[in-house]
Amino acid sequence: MKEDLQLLLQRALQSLEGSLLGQPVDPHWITLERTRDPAHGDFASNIAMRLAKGAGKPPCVLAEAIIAALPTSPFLTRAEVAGAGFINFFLAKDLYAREVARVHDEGAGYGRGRPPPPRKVLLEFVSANPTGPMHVGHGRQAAFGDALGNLLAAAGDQVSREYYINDAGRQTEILAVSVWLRYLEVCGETLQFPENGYRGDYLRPVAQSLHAREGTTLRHAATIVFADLPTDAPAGDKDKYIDAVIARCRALIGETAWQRLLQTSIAAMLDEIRNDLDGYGVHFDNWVSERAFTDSGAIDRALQRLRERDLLYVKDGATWFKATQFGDDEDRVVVRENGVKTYFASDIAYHLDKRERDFDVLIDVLGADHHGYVTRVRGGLRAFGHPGDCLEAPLIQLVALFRNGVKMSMGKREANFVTLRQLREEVGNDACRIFYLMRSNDQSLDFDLELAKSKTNENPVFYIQYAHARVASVMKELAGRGFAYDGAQARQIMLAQGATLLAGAQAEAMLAALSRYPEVILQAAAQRAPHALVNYLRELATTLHAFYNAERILVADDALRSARLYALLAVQQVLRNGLAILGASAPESM
RNA sequence: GCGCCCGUAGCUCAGUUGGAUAGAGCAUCAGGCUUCGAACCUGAGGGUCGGGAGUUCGAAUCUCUCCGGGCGCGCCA
Repeated sequence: MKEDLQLLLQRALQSLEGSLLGQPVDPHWITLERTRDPAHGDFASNIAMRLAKGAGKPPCVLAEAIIAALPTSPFLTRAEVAGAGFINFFLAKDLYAREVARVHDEGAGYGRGRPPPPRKVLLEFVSANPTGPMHVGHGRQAAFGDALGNLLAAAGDQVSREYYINDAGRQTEILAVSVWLRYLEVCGETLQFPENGYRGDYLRPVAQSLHAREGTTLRHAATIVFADLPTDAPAGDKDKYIDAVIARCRALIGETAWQRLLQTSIAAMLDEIRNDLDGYGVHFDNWVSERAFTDSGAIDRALQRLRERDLLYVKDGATWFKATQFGDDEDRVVVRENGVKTYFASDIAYHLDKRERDFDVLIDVLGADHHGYVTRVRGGLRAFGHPGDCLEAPLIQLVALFRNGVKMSMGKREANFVTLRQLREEVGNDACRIFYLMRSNDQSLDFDLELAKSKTNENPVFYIQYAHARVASVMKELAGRGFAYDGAQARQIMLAQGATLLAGAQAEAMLAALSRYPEVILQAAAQRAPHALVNYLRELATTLHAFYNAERILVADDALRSARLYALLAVQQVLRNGLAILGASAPESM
């Protein structure tokens, strides 16, 4: 709808280029917005004001000239100058009726953009370390990433979702040793659990099955395990301590058993994460193992290429990347003094690999605490000649859970933290998803458990879903009252008489909101802002509820009834499409 | 100290290529169900857009500065 008008405006401006404006106008400059006030028409443009300075003419004069130059169109009833130089456009009501028919015609595909050629987007999100179950913070990242992926796809991009499994490195070793210690407990040993170990109860079942599989072959007396170790926190250094425990474990059980322990521990955690995501309705196209990636030699090759470009140097026994050449605060270590490559080294190679898989846009959905990392990774990409802005990193601010107004403490190493699974079981997937998405991602989120379960207007989940269910309910009522509904017939009625049958403030507001959907999709996608879609769906639901309260739907007049049902079903379709993008269900009844 | 995010109605928040009288929900107050779902609707009150300066026809939006809150600043990931 907007595109049609945009074209008219563009043609008018082209015809004035030679005379009044004196220069061509970049079509990108032509702004066209929905009006807030119906008195200002359907759309408004401030183009005359924007061109005034360059053309050396008053905005009003330009605006008049632009209006005069507009091609005649059956859909544009009039255009007028208003305010300081706005051009207000009044569209024929038929246009809205046509849009309703379009919603029906395109169904689930309504609102999908088709910009050629589609960009290839690699969307990486969650990528939670396989060291424990997903927590409520991951839940927000998962909801955001998944909805963003849907949004981008709806806007016409080609999206691939990827999960990077951090199955290499020290954290996984801490995981393995934590499992082993729990296993020793299962065997009957009593021990003091390290401060820096993963202490959650979720490792106990893993230890149980380890015991079931391996028997007591990995068992060693606690007195031997903990003999002659440095002091643990709080008196000592918890990092040094856990490293010593890891070394002791490897020495006692042997390298083969250690690798097996490592693998099974990671696999168990990964299973849990996959199950969580599956139950949450979040699916990935690709799971990339850091370990496999490392073993492929990709990191060494990337480092070698950096070395050839003279972007690495050795200092204090470590190898550094000249990140400062790419805007970072300081140079960064890629190979530690002990010869072990850093996580950053693998991330340089991984992001390079993403680009070499031909993705135009890389999106990393990150927790806000990783913001300092972005410049570094971008620097890595630039070192290989890729533009820095090909990497975007929407940051997801923290989530705080509240129960009865009291903030709940969290922390992954602590024994008790709220998992995503617990949250989903308590409030349900839909509420969970939409609650996570209703705030901007760079706003920290207070997740009120009671509110998410409540059935009030403050809970947008119910409000939007109720609108959808309400339409379904009317359709069910239809037959009971002896009425029939014929979609093809309703379509004809809408196209022929929709403008008059759906007159009235509430109906017009509803249809105006309905027709905005494709614009909302494009803008929300461009801004990477799923919350804008939540807000829109809430508005659309409001117009539906208002219409419903103002007008009786199941009236005796066949044409009127058909037109109203046809419009309601179109709104229902858009609600369904929008909810699908958010990853929430659209129930027929509640 | 440096970097990023945030500061808008009593509360939680929208408002992003600078636009017309700054919006929504909750809360408060006043109304609406013998007929399609009242988990709804209609109306009212409520604002130094953190403070100040600047850019310009025009600033919640852009720039600078100050204040307040959050998060980062590792040869961890």
